[in-house]
Amino acid sequence: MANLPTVLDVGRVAGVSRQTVSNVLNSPDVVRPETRERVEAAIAQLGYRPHASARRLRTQKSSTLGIRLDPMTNGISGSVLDRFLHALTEQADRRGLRIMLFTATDPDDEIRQFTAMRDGADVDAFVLTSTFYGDPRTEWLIENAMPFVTFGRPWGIDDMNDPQHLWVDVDGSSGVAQATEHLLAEGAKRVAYLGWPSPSGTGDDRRRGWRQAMENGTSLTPTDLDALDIASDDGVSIGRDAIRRAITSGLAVDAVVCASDSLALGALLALGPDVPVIGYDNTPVAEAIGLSSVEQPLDEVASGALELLMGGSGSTLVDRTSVADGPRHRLVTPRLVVRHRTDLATR
Amino acid sequence: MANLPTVLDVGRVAGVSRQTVSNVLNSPDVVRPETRERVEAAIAQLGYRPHASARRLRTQKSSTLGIRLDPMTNGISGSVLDRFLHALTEQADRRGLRIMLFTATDPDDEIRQFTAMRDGADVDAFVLTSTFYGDPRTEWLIENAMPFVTFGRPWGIDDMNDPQHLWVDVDGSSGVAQATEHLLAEGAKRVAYLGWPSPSGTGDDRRRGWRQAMENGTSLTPTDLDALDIASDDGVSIGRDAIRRAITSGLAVDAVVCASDSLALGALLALGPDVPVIGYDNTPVAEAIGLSSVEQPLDEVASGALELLMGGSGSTLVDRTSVADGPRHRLVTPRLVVRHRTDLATR
DNA sequence: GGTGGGCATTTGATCGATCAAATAACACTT
DNA sequence: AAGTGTTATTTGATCGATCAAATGCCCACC
Repeated sequence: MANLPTVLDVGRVAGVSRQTVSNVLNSPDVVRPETRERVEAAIAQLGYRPHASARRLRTQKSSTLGIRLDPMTNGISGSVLDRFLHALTEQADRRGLRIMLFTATDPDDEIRQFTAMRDGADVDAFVLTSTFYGDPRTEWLIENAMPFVTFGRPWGIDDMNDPQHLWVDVDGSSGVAQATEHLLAEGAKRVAYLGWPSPSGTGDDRRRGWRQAMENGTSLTPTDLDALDIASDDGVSIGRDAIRRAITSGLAVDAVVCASDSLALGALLALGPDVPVIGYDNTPVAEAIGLSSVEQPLDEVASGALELLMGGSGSTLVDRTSVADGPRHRLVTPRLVVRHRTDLATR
Repeated sequence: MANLPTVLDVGRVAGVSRQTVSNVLNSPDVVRPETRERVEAAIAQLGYRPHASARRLRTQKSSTLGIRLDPMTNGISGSVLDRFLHALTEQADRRGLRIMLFTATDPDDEIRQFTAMRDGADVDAFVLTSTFYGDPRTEWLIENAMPFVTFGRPWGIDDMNDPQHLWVDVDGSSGVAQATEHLLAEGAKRVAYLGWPSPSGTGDDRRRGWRQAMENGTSLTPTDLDALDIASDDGVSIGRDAIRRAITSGLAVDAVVCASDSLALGALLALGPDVPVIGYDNTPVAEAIGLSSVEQPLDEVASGALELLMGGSGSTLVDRTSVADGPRHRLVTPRLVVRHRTDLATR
């Protein structure tokens, strides 16, 4: 294997020193234009690529983000995180960043991984998904002053206004409201909501969207709305059964908005082809069976996360310790994908 | 931020030199046991973690594998690669390896990424997915003597016996044969195959499994089998239409085995609840709607890939330039997941 | 004409680890 | 008692880059 060229080799060819080559790459503005061109020509000629590890050793930065990949995504909705990962990788690539994966068996193990990766200068920052209220990981990262951003709000009280950390999230409330309004516009009166039992940060947020849309768009009483608010854990058959129980006990339903595509599929099974149902996440399942669903703009989430960490462009971390250092969070708006369910449910 | 301990600090505490500490970590057998224990205690006491970048700079190895993540997986079956990625990350973690992601717009771009990552000592080897016949990537990697393993056979002639490179694959022929035999055992006589048009390495392999099982288990003539062999590109509606055309033109079908869950869903739509259908990949969709499907053992694929690269255990590459250096490929057997489709198709 | 300031570039030191060669410690011959 | 091996440990050099400080150069200014 032929020896790879180093800054020294490039410098020799261009007739300058190591450091000037380094400057051309890292602070081009301090190098005289004609020198810079000469160096750039030498770089191209030799096919020089900086040695990432050497650079990391010296700078203690890695241009790499760490993200945990769960051992196994649970069924139908797990694909959201995978799609986020794709989007994140793509957006990161655009900035010259890399994504490094790791797994962990439990939060403590994950924290061990954090230290190992940071100490080894493997990663500059972490991206966390599936955060929850009182998440020990975020607490630990804050205490140890490690940069990170989460996909998902911290659901603590008033963290919206003065968040402890950077986060990006999707406005689930808006998405479900859009879905509800769409159904109302199509003539439905009694739109039910099938979602996860409270308390659940994400779930309660989505429920709120439905409730507000119903309050604004119908004249149903709070009691009516309570009855139309159906709770079920996630899953196709468990969702189907929840709807069946509600119907059996006399509830009249024109349409259903759901907190996930799994639940939506369950609702479809329970209600048949004539009752419109809208899901959430726009998973491949929804696409395959022609189910309307709320699509999360994961590209925006990914680019938002990177902007919070790295600023408008570039691949080095931005200091956001002070409140004045810029925005500390971002809420993106999902959009409703309307489909015509001519297939499965009509036979 | 407190300065992280280095080998020198550990050595000071343990009363030994840098190099001895290094030896304890890398070649424990050359250190006297009592010294080793002393050093290990010091490591634990200081919470020392080796600096990955420094090690890489010196050794020119990274303990990291690179894998390309496609910008967007196409629909229903894309999840197979995602699940493989999860399995790979998990297995790699077990060996102290990391996975680094990257994207590429086209094969040339991907090759540029290969060089960049190798030159920067970012990765030791690559894992390739979705390889195809005459893939320029594999050719380039072979020419440039870069270590890699593919998930997927090279489908060239006779590469089975003397493969140019390391590969792991799933025996699709066996999986489809299992599915076919299952349907025959349940009483079906005329089992059709709905798969991708030839030539397609993966697709033809799966078709072969069906054909052999039918030849062994039925007395249908080659002409009958040709008629039951239905070709369609991947997709729900396109698969449904292909089946409908076949039925309309007078084909009698007892059951269908498909090359993917997408096609299987299409077959379900065309044939209704009474005709058994078996899919392939065991995607979340299959699980959600209660569709029998062939499950690929992605854990085995992942661990097989690592074994080929790294040997039985450990995290350094094994030299496999010579034929005598051990196995150069692995074929794992999938298994059929039988489900009862009581839901969607029965209403 | 000497002094000082700004700019472009170079030189010495360093990041944290491992490799290769040198040394120390100890047993075994002859 | 000197010589030869063997094993355990230490020291000097190095990987490829960047940081910090030094150098050289040109020009303006009093």
